[in-house]
Amino acid sequence: MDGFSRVAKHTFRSRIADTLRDAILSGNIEPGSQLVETALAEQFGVSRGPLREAIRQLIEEGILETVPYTGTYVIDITVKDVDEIYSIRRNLETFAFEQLWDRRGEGFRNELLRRHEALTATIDAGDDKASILAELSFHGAVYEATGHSFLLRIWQSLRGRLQLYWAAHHRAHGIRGPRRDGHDAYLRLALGDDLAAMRGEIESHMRRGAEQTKAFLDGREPRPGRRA
Amino acid sequence: MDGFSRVAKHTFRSRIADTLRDAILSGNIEPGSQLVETALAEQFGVSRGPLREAIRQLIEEGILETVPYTGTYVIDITVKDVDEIYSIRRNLETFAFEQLWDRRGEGFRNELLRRHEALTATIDAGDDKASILAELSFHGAVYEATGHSFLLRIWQSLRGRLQLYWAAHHRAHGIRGPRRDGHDAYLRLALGDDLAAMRGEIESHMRRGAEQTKAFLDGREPRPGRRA
DNA sequence: GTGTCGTCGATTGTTGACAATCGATCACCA
DNA sequence: TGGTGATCGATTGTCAACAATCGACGACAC
Repeated sequence: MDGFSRVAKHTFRSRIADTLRDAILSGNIEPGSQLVETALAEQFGVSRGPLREAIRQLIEEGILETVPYTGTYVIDITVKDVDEIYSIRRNLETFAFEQLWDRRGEGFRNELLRRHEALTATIDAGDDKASILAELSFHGAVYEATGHSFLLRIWQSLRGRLQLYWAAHHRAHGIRGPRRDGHDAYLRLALGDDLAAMRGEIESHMRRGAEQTKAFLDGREPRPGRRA
Repeated sequence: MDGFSRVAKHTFRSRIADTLRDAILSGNIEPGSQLVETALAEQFGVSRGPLREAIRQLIEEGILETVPYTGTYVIDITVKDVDEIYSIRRNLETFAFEQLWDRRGEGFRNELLRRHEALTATIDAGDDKASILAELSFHGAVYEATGHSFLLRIWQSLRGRLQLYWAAHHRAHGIRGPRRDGHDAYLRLALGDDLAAMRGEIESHMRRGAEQTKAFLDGREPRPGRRA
């Protein structure tokens, strides 16, 4: 009697949180913009109660912030954040491979290959939004394979930020950065036998990513913003 | 016109979240036990609205979990969690020192010394509860000094877990593990010039910590619990 | 002009009542 | 005896109204 995933409990809160998160991370709601509860509640067709709980959840996830009695805002993107995200990501992804290295099996190999194919497919199809998700899914396979639930938890929060940055980048420039062969070396080394080389690849991979993202941020004119 | 911290906005939610978190992490509320909203709301003298939002926040912090329409429970402690926490903590604390190493200044040195003295003072005084917080504060100084806000954020979530474990350990055995000189080598190396030695110290420090905590967990009889 | 104070609309914070769901219990029946 | 379904208390989920607070605007005094 296995193979059945539990039926999804549907509470308004959880669905609202998912929908809102998706709208923010995909860039449909602009970073820095304000959310007003009454308007959102009406849009979703629910009262403010569950909506507020969903908002509270997203605040804790780090993609919203609120000032009491004043307003709730989508977080904005800063260069410092990008630096931090990539630096810690390099560290964590290296850690993930160290944990994983001697336990990589057929399952891991197949899953990584599968997701890499999915990634190149979205790039070939020119579907930029899908390619963002596919790239995150590709890297996510590594974290999932470790079986390390805390590591996975941390990755998921970083993942949100990355999605936000890349979506903003894409919205601004219309094109995505990664080339079709951007993960070939990564994939080959991840399935190979040279951990030190894999470490090096992660390092350069992250440096490239950080540079690209920061170049985009430096280039854009500072938005009016509500901050001093 | 500096030196004034912003006046604390007092919303019920934030105060409830703080109080509840403290009660859970310090062990006043037993791991695994159920929280019922109506009872808590009455205790705090507020309605269920703000209380639910506080709970939502603590769920997102990972110290509560909820099953829709059924109940809200304090997370329980497992051996796997301990292993994961210490393994990732070793990694992060090493990362913190790498980030920090060449930028350590007088401020860092003084702060670390200060907190180390505070730690030994609580141990000398036999104040076990305070020594738990002091030890967390001592290690926290390293993360704070990096100026890396994401790293700090992650540390704070790990910190909560550690506090929970140590408090449970203390409640069960009445005594705390760490000896008075448990951090002498750590402190000396953290202020020294040998990063490789510091790495080694972190490694053995974490191994000791994990062993102690796991020994406690293995030793306790499995509690009835609501899980299969 | 310049600074101060009060007013007002907008927004979030809080409340108490009501609805939906879950899990245990128990009667019932094959 | 085993299992099936109904009932019920407990708990969380949701709602709509009300309260508190903030920030902007403008009148007013100097």
